[in-house]
Amino acid sequence: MQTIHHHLSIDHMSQLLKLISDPTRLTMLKVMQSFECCVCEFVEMFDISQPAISQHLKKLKDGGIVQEKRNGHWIFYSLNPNYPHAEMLETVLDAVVEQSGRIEELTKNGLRVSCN
Amino acid sequence: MQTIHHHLSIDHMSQLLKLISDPTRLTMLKVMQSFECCVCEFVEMFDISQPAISQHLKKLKDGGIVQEKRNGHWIFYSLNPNYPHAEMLETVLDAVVEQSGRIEELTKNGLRVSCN
DNA sequence: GACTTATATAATAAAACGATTATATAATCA
DNA sequence: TGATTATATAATCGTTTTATTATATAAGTC
Repeated sequence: MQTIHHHLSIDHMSQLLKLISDPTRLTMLKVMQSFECCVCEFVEMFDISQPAISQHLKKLKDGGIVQEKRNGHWIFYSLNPNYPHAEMLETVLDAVVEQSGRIEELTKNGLRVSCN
Repeated sequence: MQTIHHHLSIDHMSQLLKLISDPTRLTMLKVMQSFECCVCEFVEMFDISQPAISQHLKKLKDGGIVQEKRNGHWIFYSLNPNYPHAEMLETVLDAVVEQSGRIEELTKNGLRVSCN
């Protein structure tokens, strides 16, 4: 299967880079490279309020980078496999240090949400 | 020759992405992918003041992405070939639409500075 | 050595961004 | 159906970013 690369305008690329450059969002994305997460897990993971988490996730969703899926009370977020620039995103995320320790921490403290 | 990849912290990557995400700086970098440019050329190229241009170039230089070289009156900027994350930068720049039209425009208007 | 040209720096103002608090919505449970 | 839990939205505030204007520096020219 051949990957089709299409060029981005300066403004489009600029927007995309801004979107992933925030340290909280970048961490979220790196975590989601390995794990699907629900909002409350992100809330535990960072030292910011729940609305702040929601707003970051909204930006990522509006940018098409992540997708959401509801399961009962919980809404799970994961990388959108159909994101048009997934390859570039991957290059960036691959260059970032692993963040799976954050998930291990949650598991250790019994805060991981795994509904079936 | 083998490329050595080292992982960046979230904060380091975040800083780097912020640095290249500004549309003016991103355009400068794309142009410098093909051309060495002096400050006054950038001044002609954008609709912002000369000090604004200088400040953008300073940020790029402080971030280690570009290098400067004086030639008489002029100071020429180019991509720093020793930039540690040149490969990632290249991936990003390669995904951006060509900006060489901006240089052609300068040439057409006799504004290109080429001191031997 | 004074003048001009190219560039940098400093101070400041406007805009963009990310946080907070308060509140709304949506799903489940008793 | 009323209470609880998870998440989203709205309003607002402080910080950061990027622009502007004014001024300084540094190199070449007459």
